Amino acid sequence: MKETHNISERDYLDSYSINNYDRPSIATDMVVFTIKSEDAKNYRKLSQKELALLLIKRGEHPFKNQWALPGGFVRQGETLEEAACRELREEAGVTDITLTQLHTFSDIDRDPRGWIISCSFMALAQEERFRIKAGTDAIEADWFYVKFEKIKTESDNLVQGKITKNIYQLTLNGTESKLSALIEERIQYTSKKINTEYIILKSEDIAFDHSKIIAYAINTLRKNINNVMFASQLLPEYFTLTDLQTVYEKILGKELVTANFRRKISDYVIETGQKVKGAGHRPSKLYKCKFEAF
Amino acid sequence: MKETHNISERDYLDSYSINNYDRPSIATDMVVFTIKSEDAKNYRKLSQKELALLLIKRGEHPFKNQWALPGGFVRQGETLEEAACRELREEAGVTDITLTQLHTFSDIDRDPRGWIISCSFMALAQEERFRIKAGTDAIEADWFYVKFEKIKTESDNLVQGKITKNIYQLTLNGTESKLSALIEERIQYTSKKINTEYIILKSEDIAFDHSKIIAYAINTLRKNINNVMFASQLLPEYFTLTDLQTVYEKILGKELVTANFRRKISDYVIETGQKVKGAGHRPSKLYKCKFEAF
DNA sequence: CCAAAAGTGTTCCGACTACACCCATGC
DNA sequence: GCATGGGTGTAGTCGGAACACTTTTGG
Repeated sequence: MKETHNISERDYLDSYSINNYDRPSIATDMVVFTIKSEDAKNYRKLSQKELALLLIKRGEHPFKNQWALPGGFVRQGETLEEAACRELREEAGVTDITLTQLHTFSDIDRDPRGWIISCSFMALAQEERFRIKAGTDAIEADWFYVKFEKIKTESDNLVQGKITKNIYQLTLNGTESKLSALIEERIQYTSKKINTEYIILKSEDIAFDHSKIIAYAINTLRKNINNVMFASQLLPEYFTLTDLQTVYEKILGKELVTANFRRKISDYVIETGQKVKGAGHRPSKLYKCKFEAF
Repeated sequence: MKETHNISERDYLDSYSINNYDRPSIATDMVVFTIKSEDAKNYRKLSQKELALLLIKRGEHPFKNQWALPGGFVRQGETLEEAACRELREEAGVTDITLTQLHTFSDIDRDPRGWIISCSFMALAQEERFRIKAGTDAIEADWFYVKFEKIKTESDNLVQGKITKNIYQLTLNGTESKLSALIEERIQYTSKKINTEYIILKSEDIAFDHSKIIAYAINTLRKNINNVMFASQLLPEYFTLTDLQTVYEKILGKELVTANFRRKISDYVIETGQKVKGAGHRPSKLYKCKFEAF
């Protein structure tokens, strides 16, 4: 019985042709975040740190000369995650990096070339490990400082529910260019259904629907940051607590109280015995993640 | 300048043929949850409620006669969300339901028919609104009671990190069949990378990689349940606080203290003035969601 | 000495916990 | 009256928030 079942299933599969159906192309797009440091002006001061993300200038149509997320088409024989890793390795020379699947975008008109669905990933990078192959032939890449602020909130109370509209201003500051976009987050509550959607109101020099993907990624990053392990992916193995706090502050976009922050994370980090030397102030201890705490 | 740029982009797109690249088929799979009620045996008792999910018995190869998540292929001209809605309407006659994108599964060998990527969704249904078209020709559908328990946890502390393995036992109890699976959740922490993956250790009579998708969905459901709006999607518009508490308990798989539960959610619900009548005990007030609180 | 940052202690408040207790109904 | 569930009050505990304070370094 089992045997005949298997045989007929094999027959079925032999005669099955996948080409009978319409199929889209599948791409991956990666939102790679890092915390970029700029040298301090004063021997006493710490280096300035900011949240940044990686964009690549398109050398080809469509959206030629505009900036886009790194990414590319998935090939037969690889998973989405493998494709994402490969693209990061090819376009930026990084391996061994935290990749998180975000969302799969499938709007009909998101790509002028046709039916292309994109699975987006978020990656957290330590800047030093990341070698951007800037200047190499077609590929021009740059880190863009991220500003993402809610500039307007509007709520309509309906009879059977509520609609909230949040407008976000996204500003990306690169070495030579400044990009910006306006994104609306529309949250709809009724007693039968909850629905959230993102709409691009304006997008300047950002290719495809990538401003939407970036907005989605930043909101996800903010939700996930309360995990120390997650935040520490943006730092070297050994880090100071001030650096860790800066990561939190830059991602959340607000200042935290040092004493409280330290108590909050104290269970998740462990002293290494080493200290930072040469700063014009009290040397800070270097910590690392306490893996056992997870 | 702008004009020539546009013209050449149009030329490019005219000559672009999407058929030059390998493409997978894209499917959607929906994990539809509900809270199923069974009539009480005693006039005093409340109805028994349990978390259940919807499965469909496959009438065709592959996995003929096994149970699978409802779903199907995405058609040209529709988004993933539209395809998911259409399938739910066609296979179960439901509209106006909360759909949440979960994860896109792309393992190479997940479908014996070939390269098929699946985008999974979670849907929350009120059982009464859901009409399963049981018995109609090829389609046989059933609600399966869900049990999902962590049966083993194992942590290895490595030099540079940690690996945690959680083994979950999934049991699905339908009207006539009982399905089960063993799923491993492997979480890997190192100072450079965090990685979580799900592995199917055993899957009995559950088609494709659907036991993995179900495990993923239940874990997501548990994480999201602390939002009252979210939980109330499983209940009618007007509900009692005990019903709401039951939803929480069935999803989290543990009992809650009534007094504390009520205080915790009190800001998010509002009295309607109505009461449940005819029960063999003190009648309970009916509440609804307080949309303004979100 | 002093600017800058590292790091600690103290108090307050709100949220969650556990547990004890009273209330309203149908039979 | 009694079984069953509906609903409330109280005291203890934990963690976060705000703020004031001490320590350590290089120049």
